[in-house]
Amino acid sequence: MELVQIYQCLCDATRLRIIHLLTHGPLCVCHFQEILDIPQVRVSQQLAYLRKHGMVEANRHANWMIYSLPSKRPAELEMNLKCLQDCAQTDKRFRGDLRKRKAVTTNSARVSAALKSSANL
Amino acid sequence: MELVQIYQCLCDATRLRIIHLLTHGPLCVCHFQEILDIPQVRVSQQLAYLRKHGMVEANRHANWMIYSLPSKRPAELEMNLKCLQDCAQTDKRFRGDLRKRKAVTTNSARVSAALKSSANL
DNA sequence: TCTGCATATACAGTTTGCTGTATATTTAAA
DNA sequence: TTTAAATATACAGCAAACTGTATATGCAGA
Repeated sequence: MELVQIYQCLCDATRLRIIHLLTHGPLCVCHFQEILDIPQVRVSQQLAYLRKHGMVEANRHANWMIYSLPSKRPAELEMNLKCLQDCAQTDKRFRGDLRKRKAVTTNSARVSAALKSSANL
Repeated sequence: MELVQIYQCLCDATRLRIIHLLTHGPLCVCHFQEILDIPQVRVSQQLAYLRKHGMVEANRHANWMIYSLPSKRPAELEMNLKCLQDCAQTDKRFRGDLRKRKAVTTNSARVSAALKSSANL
Protein backbone atom coordinates (compact mmCIF):
# COMPACT_ATOMS: atom_id res chain seq x y z
CA MET A 1 0.00 0.00 0.00
CA GLU A 2 1.34 3.40 -1.03
CA LEU A 3 1.63 5.94 1.75
CA VAL A 4 -0.15 8.58 -0.29
CA GLN A 5 -3.14 6.27 -0.67
CA ILE A 6 -3.46 6.05 3.07
CA TYR A 7 -3.62 9.81 3.29
CA GLN A 8 -6.15 9.89 0.46
CA CYS A 9 -8.40 7.63 2.50
CA LEU A 10 -8.06 9.84 5.56
CA CYS A 11 -8.43 13.22 3.87
CA ASP A 12 -12.23 13.34 4.00
CA ALA A 13 -13.92 14.14 7.31
CA THR A 14 -16.47 11.34 7.06
CA ARG A 15 -13.93 8.70 6.06
CA LEU A 16 -11.61 9.85 8.80
CA ARG A 17 -14.32 9.37 11.41
CA ILE A 18 -15.15 5.95 9.97
CA ILE A 19 -11.56 4.79 10.11
CA HIS A 20 -11.13 6.16 13.59
CA LEU A 21 -14.19 4.27 14.76
CA LEU A 22 -12.87 1.09 13.17
CA THR A 23 -9.62 1.33 15.12
CA HIS A 24 -11.79 0.47 18.11
CA GLY A 25 -13.30 -2.58 16.45
CA PRO A 26 -15.69 -3.66 13.67
CA LEU A 27 -19.00 -1.96 13.05
CA CYS A 28 -21.94 -2.42 10.73
CA VAL A 29 -23.37 0.17 8.38
CA CYS A 30 -26.35 1.02 10.52
CA HIS A 31 -24.03 1.83 13.39
CA PHE A 32 -22.02 4.27 11.32
CA GLN A 33 -25.25 5.81 10.20
CA GLU A 34 -26.36 6.39 13.76
CA ILE A 35 -23.03 7.44 15.23
CA LEU A 36 -22.10 9.82 12.44
CA ASP A 37 -25.68 10.98 11.94
CA ILE A 38 -25.49 10.97 8.15
CA PRO A 39 -27.73 9.27 5.55
CA GLN A 40 -27.16 5.62 4.72
CA VAL A 41 -26.12 6.38 1.15
CA ARG A 42 -23.20 8.47 2.20
CA VAL A 43 -21.99 5.83 4.60
CA SER A 44 -22.19 3.13 1.95
CA GLN A 45 -20.47 5.31 -0.63
CA GLN A 46 -17.56 6.16 1.61
CA LEU A 47 -17.26 2.56 2.71
CA ALA A 48 -17.16 1.56 -0.96
CA TYR A 49 -14.33 4.02 -1.50
CA LEU A 50 -12.40 2.61 1.44
CA ARG A 51 -13.02 -0.97 0.33
CA LYS A 52 -11.84 -0.15 -3.17
CA HIS A 53 -8.62 1.22 -1.72
CA GLY A 54 -7.97 -1.75 0.56
CA MET A 55 -8.56 0.25 3.70
CA VAL A 56 -11.43 -1.82 5.09
CA GLU A 57 -12.82 -5.33 4.77
CA ALA A 58 -16.48 -6.30 4.67
CA ASN A 59 -18.19 -9.43 5.92
CA ARG A 60 -21.84 -10.19 5.62
CA HIS A 61 -23.73 -11.54 8.62
CA ALA A 62 -27.32 -12.12 7.60
CA ASN A 63 -28.70 -8.71 6.69
CA TRP A 64 -25.80 -6.79 8.13
CA MET A 65 -22.49 -5.92 6.58
CA ILE A 66 -19.77 -5.81 9.18
CA TYR A 67 -16.85 -3.58 8.32
CA SER A 68 -13.43 -3.85 9.87
CA LEU A 69 -9.88 -2.79 9.26
CA PRO A 70 -7.91 -5.26 7.14
CA SER A 71 -6.66 -8.17 9.17
CA LYS A 72 -3.20 -7.93 7.62
CA ARG A 73 -1.94 -4.37 7.75
CA PRO A 74 1.32 -3.12 6.28
CA ALA A 75 3.65 -1.27 8.64
CA GLU A 76 2.90 2.20 7.29
CA LEU A 77 -0.82 1.70 7.76
CA GLU A 78 -0.33 0.41 11.27
CA MET A 79 1.81 3.40 12.17
CA ASN A 80 -0.70 5.87 10.80
CA LEU A 81 -3.61 4.21 12.57
CA LYS A 82 -1.72 4.45 15.82
CA CYS A 83 -0.98 8.08 15.11
CA LEU A 84 -4.61 8.73 14.34
CA GLN A 85 -5.68 7.20 17.63
CA ASP A 86 -3.23 9.40 19.50
CA CYS A 87 -4.39 12.53 17.73
CA ALA A 88 -8.06 11.66 18.21
CA GLN A 89 -7.74 11.38 21.96
CA THR A 90 -7.71 15.13 22.44
CA ASP A 91 -10.39 15.93 19.87
CA LYS A 92 -13.95 16.65 20.93
CA ARG A 93 -15.52 15.24 17.80
CA PHE A 94 -13.68 11.93 17.90
CA ARG A 95 -14.35 11.53 21.58
CA GLY A 96 -18.01 12.16 20.94
CA ASP A 97 -18.01 9.49 18.26
CA LEU A 98 -16.53 6.98 20.68
CA ARG A 99 -19.11 7.85 23.32
CA LYS A 100 -21.90 7.28 20.82
CA ARG A 101 -20.18 4.14 19.67
CA LYS A 102 -20.30 2.64 23.09
CA ALA A 103 -23.98 3.48 23.49
CA VAL A 104 -24.92 2.11 20.09
CA THR A 105 -23.03 -1.16 20.25
CA THR A 106 -24.16 -2.11 23.73
CA ASN A 107 -27.80 -1.46 22.90
CA SER A 108 -28.16 -3.57 19.77
CA ALA A 109 -27.94 -7.09 21.13
CA ARG A 110 -28.79 -8.74 17.81
CA VAL A 111 -25.92 -7.23 15.91
CA SER A 112 -23.37 -7.46 18.67
CA ALA A 113 -23.05 -11.22 18.24
CA ALA A 114 -22.12 -10.69 14.61
CA LEU A 115 -19.67 -7.97 15.63
CA LYS A 116 -17.96 -10.28 18.07
CA SER A 117 -17.54 -13.02 15.54
CA SER A 118 -15.96 -10.51 13.14
CA ALA A 119 -13.61 -8.96 15.62
CA ASN A 120 -10.08 -9.19 14.36
CA LEU A 121 -8.51 -6.36 16.25
CA MET B 1 -5.26 22.88 12.81
CA GLU B 2 -7.84 20.23 11.97
CA LEU B 3 -6.50 16.72 11.60
CA VAL B 4 -8.31 16.23 8.33
CA GLN B 5 -6.54 19.27 6.87
CA ILE B 6 -3.20 17.69 7.61
CA TYR B 7 -4.23 14.63 5.64
CA GLN B 8 -5.52 16.82 2.83
CA CYS B 9 -2.08 18.38 2.57
CA LEU B 10 -0.41 14.97 2.47
CA CYS B 11 -2.79 13.25 0.06
CA ASP B 12 -1.06 14.37 -3.13
CA ALA B 13 2.17 12.67 -4.17
CA THR B 14 3.99 15.90 -4.97
CA ARG B 15 2.94 17.62 -1.77
CA LEU B 16 3.85 14.56 0.24
CA ARG B 17 7.37 14.56 -1.17
CA ILE B 18 7.66 18.28 -0.49
CA ILE B 19 6.61 17.93 3.13
CA HIS B 20 8.86 14.96 3.61
CA LEU B 21 11.81 16.93 2.26
CA LEU B 22 10.98 19.79 4.60
CA THR B 23 11.10 17.54 7.64
CA HIS B 24 14.83 17.47 6.95
CA GLY B 25 15.13 21.25 6.84
CA PRO B 26 14.21 24.30 4.74
CA LEU B 27 14.55 24.40 0.98
CA CYS B 28 14.05 26.91 -1.78
CA VAL B 29 11.82 26.50 -4.81
CA CYS B 30 14.64 25.79 -7.24
CA HIS B 31 15.76 22.90 -5.02
CA PHE B 32 12.34 21.31 -5.06
CA GLN B 33 12.29 21.75 -8.80
CA GLU B 34 15.55 19.89 -9.16
CA ILE B 35 14.98 17.18 -6.57
CA LEU B 36 11.45 16.36 -7.66
CA ASP B 37 12.20 16.92 -11.34
CA ILE B 38 8.96 18.75 -12.04
CA PRO B 39 8.33 22.16 -13.65
CA GLN B 40 8.59 25.29 -11.54
CA VAL B 41 4.90 26.09 -11.90
CA ARG B 42 3.83 22.91 -10.27
CA VAL B 43 6.20 23.41 -7.37
CA SER B 44 4.94 26.95 -6.79
CA GLN B 45 1.32 25.89 -7.07
CA GLN B 46 1.64 23.10 -4.54
CA LEU B 47 3.64 25.33 -2.23
CA ALA B 48 0.86 27.92 -2.51
CA TYR B 49 -1.64 25.24 -1.52
CA LEU B 50 0.44 24.27 1.48
CA ARG B 51 0.97 27.88 2.50
CA LYS B 52 -2.75 28.56 2.25
CA HIS B 53 -3.39 25.65 4.60
CA GLY B 54 -0.75 26.68 7.13
CA MET B 55 1.44 23.72 6.41
CA VAL B 56 4.55 25.66 5.37
CA GLU B 57 6.08 29.09 5.91
CA ALA B 58 7.91 31.15 3.31
CA ASN B 59 10.75 33.61 3.77
CA ARG B 60 12.36 35.61 1.05
CA HIS B 61 16.12 35.81 0.84
CA ALA B 62 17.05 37.98 -2.10
CA ASN B 63 15.72 36.24 -5.16
CA TRP B 64 15.02 33.00 -3.37
CA MET B 65 11.99 31.94 -1.43
CA ILE B 66 12.94 29.63 1.39
CA TYR B 67 10.20 27.30 2.48
CA SER B 68 10.10 25.57 5.83
CA LEU B 69 7.69 23.83 8.13
CA PRO B 70 5.88 26.19 10.49
CA SER B 71 8.04 27.09 13.48
CA LYS B 72 5.15 26.48 15.88
CA ARG B 73 3.53 23.14 15.17
CA PRO B 74 0.45 21.76 16.93
CA ALA B 75 0.80 18.32 18.49
CA GLU B 76 -1.18 16.48 15.82
CA LEU B 77 1.02 17.92 13.08
CA GLU B 78 4.16 17.03 14.96
CA MET B 79 2.97 13.46 15.44
CA ASN B 80 2.10 13.03 11.80
CA LEU B 81 5.40 14.45 10.62
CA LYS B 82 7.22 12.01 12.84
CA CYS B 83 5.08 9.19 11.47
CA LEU B 84 5.80 10.31 7.93
CA GLN B 85 9.51 10.25 8.57
CA ASP B 86 9.28 6.74 9.96
CA CYS B 87 7.26 5.51 7.00
CA ALA B 88 9.55 7.20 4.50
CA GLN B 89 12.64 5.47 5.78
CA THR B 90 11.76 2.23 4.04
CA ASP B 91 10.53 3.77 0.81
CA LYS B 92 12.71 3.90 -2.27
CA ARG B 93 11.27 7.11 -3.62
CA PHE B 94 11.64 9.06 -0.40
CA ARG B 95 15.14 7.79 0.10
CA GLY B 96 16.01 8.86 -3.42
CA ASP B 97 14.65 12.32 -2.72
CA LEU B 98 16.86 12.63 0.34
CA ARG B 99 19.89 11.51 -1.61
CA LYS B 100 19.21 14.15 -4.24
CA ARG B 101 18.55 16.65 -1.51
CA LYS B 102 21.97 16.18 -0.05
CA ALA B 103 23.64 16.56 -3.44
CA VAL B 104 21.66 19.65 -4.34
CA THR B 105 22.04 21.54 -1.09
CA THR B 106 25.77 20.96 -0.74
CA ASN B 107 26.44 22.10 -4.29
CA SER B 108 24.68 25.46 -4.27
CA ALA B 109 26.89 27.50 -1.98
CA ARG B 110 25.07 30.78 -2.61
CA VAL B 111 21.71 29.54 -1.45
CA SER B 112 22.99 27.45 1.42
CA ALA B 113 23.76 30.54 3.47
CA ALA B 114 20.14 31.62 3.14
CA LEU B 115 19.01 28.11 4.03
CA LYS B 116 21.06 28.14 7.20
CA SER B 117 19.70 31.46 8.34
CA SER B 118 16.17 30.11 7.82
CA ALA B 119 16.72 26.82 9.57
CA ASN B 120 14.21 26.42 12.34
CA LEU B 121 14.18 22.70 12.63
C1' DT C 1 -42.70 -16.84 -3.26
C1' DC C 2 -43.75 -12.49 -1.31
C1' DT C 3 -42.46 -8.89 1.96
C1' DG C 4 -39.49 -6.00 4.62
C1' DC C 5 -35.06 -4.76 6.25
C1' DA C 6 -30.20 -3.61 5.45
C1' DT C 7 -27.16 -2.28 2.19
C1' DA C 8 -25.30 -1.23 -2.49
C1' DT C 9 -25.19 0.88 -6.96
C1' DA C 10 -26.37 4.15 -10.97
C1' DC C 11 -26.70 8.51 -12.31
C1' DA C 12 -26.41 13.55 -12.38
C1' DG C 13 -25.09 18.04 -10.53
C1' DT C 14 -21.72 20.63 -8.36
C1' DT C 15 -17.35 21.47 -6.45
C1' DT C 16 -12.52 20.77 -5.81
C1' DG C 17 -8.12 19.77 -7.34
C1' DC C 18 -4.30 18.96 -10.69
C1' DT C 19 -1.87 20.45 -14.73
C1' DG C 20 -0.26 23.29 -18.47
C1' DT C 21 0.28 27.88 -20.92
C1' DA C 22 0.91 32.45 -20.51
C1' DT C 23 2.01 36.41 -17.91
C1' DA C 24 3.11 39.11 -13.83
C1' DT C 25 5.93 40.25 -9.77
C1' DT C 26 10.05 40.86 -7.02
C1' DT C 27 14.82 41.42 -6.47
C1' DA C 28 19.74 42.25 -7.52
C1' DA C 29 22.99 43.77 -10.45
C1' DA C 30 24.76 45.97 -14.64
C1' DT D 1 16.59 52.16 -15.43
C1' DT D 2 17.02 48.16 -17.94
C1' DT D 3 17.80 43.31 -17.66
C1' DA D 4 17.84 38.66 -16.03
C1' DA D 5 16.84 35.30 -12.54
C1' DA D 6 13.59 33.31 -9.28
C1' DT D 7 9.12 32.85 -8.13
C1' DA D 8 4.07 33.71 -8.21
C1' DT D 9 -0.46 34.25 -10.21
C1' DA D 10 -4.42 34.02 -13.73
C1' DC D 11 -6.84 31.30 -16.53
C1' DA D 12 -8.67 27.20 -18.77
C1' DG D 13 -9.33 22.26 -19.47
C1' DC D 14 -9.99 18.05 -17.50
C1' DA D 15 -10.40 14.48 -13.99
C1' DA D 16 -11.72 13.16 -9.42
C1' DA D 17 -14.55 13.46 -5.56
C1' DC D 18 -18.69 14.59 -2.73
C1' DT D 19 -23.65 14.61 -2.38
C1' DG D 20 -28.46 13.69 -3.29
C1' DT D 21 -32.31 11.07 -5.65
C1' DA D 22 -33.77 7.02 -7.33
C1' DT D 23 -33.39 2.21 -7.78
C1' DA D 24 -31.42 -2.32 -7.26
C1' DT D 25 -29.62 -6.27 -4.62
C1' DG D 26 -29.30 -9.78 -0.98
C1' DC D 27 -31.12 -12.05 2.90
C1' DA D 28 -34.54 -13.85 6.34
C1' DG D 29 -38.98 -14.82 7.78
C1' DA D 30 -44.03 -15.39 6.94
